[in-house]
Parts: sequence; structure tokens; C-alpha cells
Amino acid sequence: MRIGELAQRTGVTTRALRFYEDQGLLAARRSANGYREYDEDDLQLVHEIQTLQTVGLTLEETRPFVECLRSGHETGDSCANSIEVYRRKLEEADALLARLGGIRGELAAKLAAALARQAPDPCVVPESPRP
Amino acid sequence: MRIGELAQRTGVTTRALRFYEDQGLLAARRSANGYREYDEDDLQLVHEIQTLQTVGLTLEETRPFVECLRSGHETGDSCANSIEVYRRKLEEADALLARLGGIRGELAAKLAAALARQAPDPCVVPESPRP
DNA sequence: CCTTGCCTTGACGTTGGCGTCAACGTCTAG
DNA sequence: CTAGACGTTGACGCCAACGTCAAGGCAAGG
Repeated sequence: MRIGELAQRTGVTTRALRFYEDQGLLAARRSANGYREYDEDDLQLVHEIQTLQTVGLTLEETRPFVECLRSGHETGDSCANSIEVYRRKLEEADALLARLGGIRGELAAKLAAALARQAPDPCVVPESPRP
Repeated sequence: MRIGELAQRTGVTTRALRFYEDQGLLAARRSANGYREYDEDDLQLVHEIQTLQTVGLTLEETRPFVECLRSGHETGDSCANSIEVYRRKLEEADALLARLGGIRGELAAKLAAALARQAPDPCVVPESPRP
């Protein structure tokens, strides 16, 4: 199939597909007129890339998975390098979750404090000068 | 004080301070020789920007706080616009936490599945053909 | 006078993942 | 023959928040 069909079947733009090729993730054969020619394996590769992107991997991080698939394995995560990426991303996610949780707490505290100053609690007023 | 001192006292680079000025967040007076001249209010402004950045606000989002301070309020979050930004960021943080939590779960599942395929559970082997 | 250190503006580089032209070749239907 | 749908490469644009030169002005000490 040509690039347009692959794009349609994956939901990835032709621009993205060419970009993947630039990055060495996708290797297209060329037909006589210079058009890129893809097969079902390429379709699977693109699907793999898409799936991994949705779980937060960068394109660069999908490389081990792609290479794993190209080296004949049935799934992209059948290789040690891919597993290692999983581990790293899991750690990253945990770190990010921790940081983000902390930030969320600080934000909530700041909001609460600002609201308290704006409209002080009508029951427990701190110190309002009474003339 | 001049830009170098402000940089030292805040831990922000001079480049960043000039950038803030470009963005209209910081307005420096100029001394006769063209050097930027800052006062203690500017110091507070920069501190406010720093604090807000650490809780995930973009520079653009700190603008209401800066304007609030410049309009005479004691704190940057004494104005409705600032409060509104707090609210938005809190929602963003919650949304991000939810998404990231989901992603983390998917990653963990993928890792577990890959490990299971790599070294299948020695107690509950699925189906290994016995010759 | 010369060096050293601080300051100025201006302009390009960085990171990721493409989007969006531009200018042109190729194939097919009418 | 031509219009239109597809394909090609190349190159710049985008977002955020600066980093990193470059090329030079200003002030003070020795």
C-alpha cells in the first residue's frame, strides 16, 4: 500500500509517517515511480508506535520496540531493551505522579488561603476593628 | 539595584529577567547609562513569579498575579483573576493526575504481561506442548 | 592605558512532533 | 488534453522559557 492508505488505516498523517521514516523508525520500499510502498508489517509497526505514544513514550523510546519487531519477534516488548524502557517509564510516571500530587496540594492550599483572605470565615473572624 | 544583583538575590538568571521584561511582566527603570534599575517591589515580583512557576503556572498565567501586585495589593492572589487561575490550574492538575494514573496502570500491566511472556510463571504454566 | 567585570541589544539554538506551505512529478478518469 | 487526486522533497513555523554566543558600551582599579 502507499502512504495515503497507511495514513488512513492508522489515523496517522502522511507527514507523521514521513517523519517516522526520517527518524529511522519506518523503512519504506520504493516503487518504480519513487512512491513509498508499505506492507502489513509496517502497519503493525505504526500501530505499535501509536500504542506506545498513548502511554507516554517519546518516539525515541519506541525505537527498541520497533527494532524488536523488525528482528522477528511477535511483539515489540519481547526484548530486554523494551522491558527496560517500560521500567524507566514506570519510574518516571511514579516520580511525576508524586511531584504532581505535591503541586496539586500546594495549589489547593494557596486557593484556600486566598479565598479565606478574600471572604473571611463569617463564624471565626480573625480581628476586625470595631469602632 | 542592577540586574546582576537582582539575579543573585533571586537565583534567576539575567537572561530570564530580561525575558520577563520582554513579556511585560517586569518593568525596569533605567539609570543614566542605560542600565536597568530595580527596587524591592521588583524583587517581590520575581519571587512571586518563581513561586508560581514551581506550582506549575506558565509565565503567561503569572500575569494576573503580577498585575495584582502592581495594582497595590499585598499579595498577588488578592484579585479575582488570580483566583480564577488557581481554579483552572487545580482542575488541570486533577485531569493530569487522572490521565497519568491511567497511563501508569497501563504501563504496569504491559510490563507485567511482557515479563510473564518472557519467563512464564513456573507454577501455573499455560500450555507447553509435551512431546 | 589596559584589564576586568558588569551592562547593553540582537539574533539564533534548544526540545518534540509534527503542521503547513511551496513547487513540482505521476497516474487516472472523462 | 486536462483536471484532480495522489505522491515527492525541502524548508520554515510552532510552543515555552530561556541558553548561548556576538559585538560592543561603561566604570573602576592598578
